Amino acid sequence: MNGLAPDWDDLRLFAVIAAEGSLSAAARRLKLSQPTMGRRLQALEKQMGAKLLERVGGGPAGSYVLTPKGAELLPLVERMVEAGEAIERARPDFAEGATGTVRIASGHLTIRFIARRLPELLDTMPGLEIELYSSYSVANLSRREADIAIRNRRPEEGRLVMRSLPQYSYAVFGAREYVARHPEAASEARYEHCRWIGFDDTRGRSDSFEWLCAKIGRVPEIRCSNAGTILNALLAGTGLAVLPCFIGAEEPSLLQLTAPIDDLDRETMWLVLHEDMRNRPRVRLVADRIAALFHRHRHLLQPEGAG
Amino acid sequence: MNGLAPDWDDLRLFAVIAAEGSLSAAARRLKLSQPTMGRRLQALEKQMGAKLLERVGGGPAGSYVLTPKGAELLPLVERMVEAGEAIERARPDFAEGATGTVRIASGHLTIRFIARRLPELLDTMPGLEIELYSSYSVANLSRREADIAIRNRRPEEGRLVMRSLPQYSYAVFGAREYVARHPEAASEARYEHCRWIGFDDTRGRSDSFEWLCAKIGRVPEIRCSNAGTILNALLAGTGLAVLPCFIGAEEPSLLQLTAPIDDLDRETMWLVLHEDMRNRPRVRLVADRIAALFHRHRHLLQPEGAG
DNA sequence: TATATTTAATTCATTTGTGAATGGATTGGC
DNA sequence: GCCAATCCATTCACAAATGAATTAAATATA
Repeated sequence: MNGLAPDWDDLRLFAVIAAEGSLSAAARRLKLSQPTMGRRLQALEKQMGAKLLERVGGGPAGSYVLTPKGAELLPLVERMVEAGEAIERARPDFAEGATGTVRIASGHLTIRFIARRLPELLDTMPGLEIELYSSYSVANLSRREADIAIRNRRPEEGRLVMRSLPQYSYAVFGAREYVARHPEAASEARYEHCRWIGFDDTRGRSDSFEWLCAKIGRVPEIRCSNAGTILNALLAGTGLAVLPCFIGAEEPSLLQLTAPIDDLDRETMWLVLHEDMRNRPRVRLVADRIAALFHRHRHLLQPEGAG
Repeated sequence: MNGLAPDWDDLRLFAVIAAEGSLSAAARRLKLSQPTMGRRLQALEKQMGAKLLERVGGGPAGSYVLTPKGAELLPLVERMVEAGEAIERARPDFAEGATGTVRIASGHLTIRFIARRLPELLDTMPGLEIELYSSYSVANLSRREADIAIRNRRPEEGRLVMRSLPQYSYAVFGAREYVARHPEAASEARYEHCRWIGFDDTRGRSDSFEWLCAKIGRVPEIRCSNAGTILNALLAGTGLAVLPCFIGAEEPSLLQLTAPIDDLDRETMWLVLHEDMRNRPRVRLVADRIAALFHRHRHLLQPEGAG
């Protein structure tokens, strides 16, 4: 035949480079080196007889973009990627001496809540191992970056199944030490005179952030893109912040300064699984336990006083 | 995560080994060595954490069979295989300095007929290259073993499109030299007294073979599994044979000894393409030319005298 | 304008993977 | 029961692919 078929693994690299936009980023994701990415892309382009990705712009701002031929190829490769992801999801089923590891992903705050209750969770589950995972971006369950995700938005895309957890409300919190130094934190004057810490994600603002901005009539002085950082700033006595009640209640050094905020729509948490994982015994068991955990502690999520 | 993802290329090997039933056979098909097949299967099994293929029986009769885990994995891999085959079919589209090679597959006899008319076929088609391919087994168009196939059975499985070509009839042929030596070949006595050469495929018998057996009241003395071999035996003056008229008529040293055989249902030839190839300009052009070729020569396929 | 950062290309020593050859095992044909 | 054929595992010399390190280019920031 006319030349050999392209190496399947090179097709995989191509899809990742196309998605990441650079050889280096793709290399990081696949735990390979940048020269290897370049060479294997070249090899694939030679096999296909056409340039597939082209570098536009230079330096850090440049990126690899699909050529017309590359754009033609990508959807075909993506069918392989989907099939590969299905295998990746099924893989834990194959290991005979299965470790039984279940990986749970959620935001930086919620994962703390879970981490502190691991003994409760692992109780009477011998041989089970848990991995807690939280990252800046939402874990991709299709790619099996996690088995179970806890999210505060109902996901729409993908073959995901979900289960609703109790709603949770927000309140204003401050470090005891900060409140002692700033008595106005205890009164309505706090909105005008205290320093505020807010969540400022680059990807869309949250309701709690909007509420805070409206309430204080300005943008909070301290803005963090990582919710974990808000908590750290708060604990350090930097100012006040709006937190989910069940997060603030965790920290003995924090004071809840208001009742649960009524104006702010309570948010529902979701426990999300990939369809393919639903019937995996261990995953199902852990998911059940997590759901039970949140229901058992629903008084923390939605304390008295919230309308 | 729990170990690295399996190498996509190893998944491909797994599918081929499972299909072929042996490392050696798979190695031949993929143009790799047998040790490499063994090692990469091992590597995949290690990644998946389970034995996937197991050797049952020893020596040439043994074969690799799927374990339960392997049987579970195979359908997942086959989704990748299909995606990969689609890429393979699309590949000629990508080559910029496209050679424009079109590959035609058919049986050993028909391919001769086409080969002799290549000048007719290539006429006014500059830059086009043709590959003629005939093998013992039917070319797999999904796997792009060929772009165009000519078959005498209507294919059923796969995403194939087909076009009917003229029907063709059979007659009895013998080498002039043989007929000179054996005058009975010219009369009805031939069925009893001549030596006969027949087609004996291991995979199912053909109508013409059945007809011949009935007519001569025995199985032909010479049986070939390869139709090309029949022709060679016939040309060498070994005996008589039943051939498609248009094949026998090609050979000046052969004599057609009977009218086209009426009792034998005329067979239709089919020109078969994969759906994905239908709209590829060069393939379409060549397919049109081949169809035209057969229609132009339909008097050879179905000569006067056939009812 | 200078500096720090990010990126891709290149080079080179090392590791890894490959295939030819060999030997052992088993089957089928004679 | 022997011989030929086929298959797999193993060995080993060689080839190929990899990654660390370096260089060069381009951008954003100070």
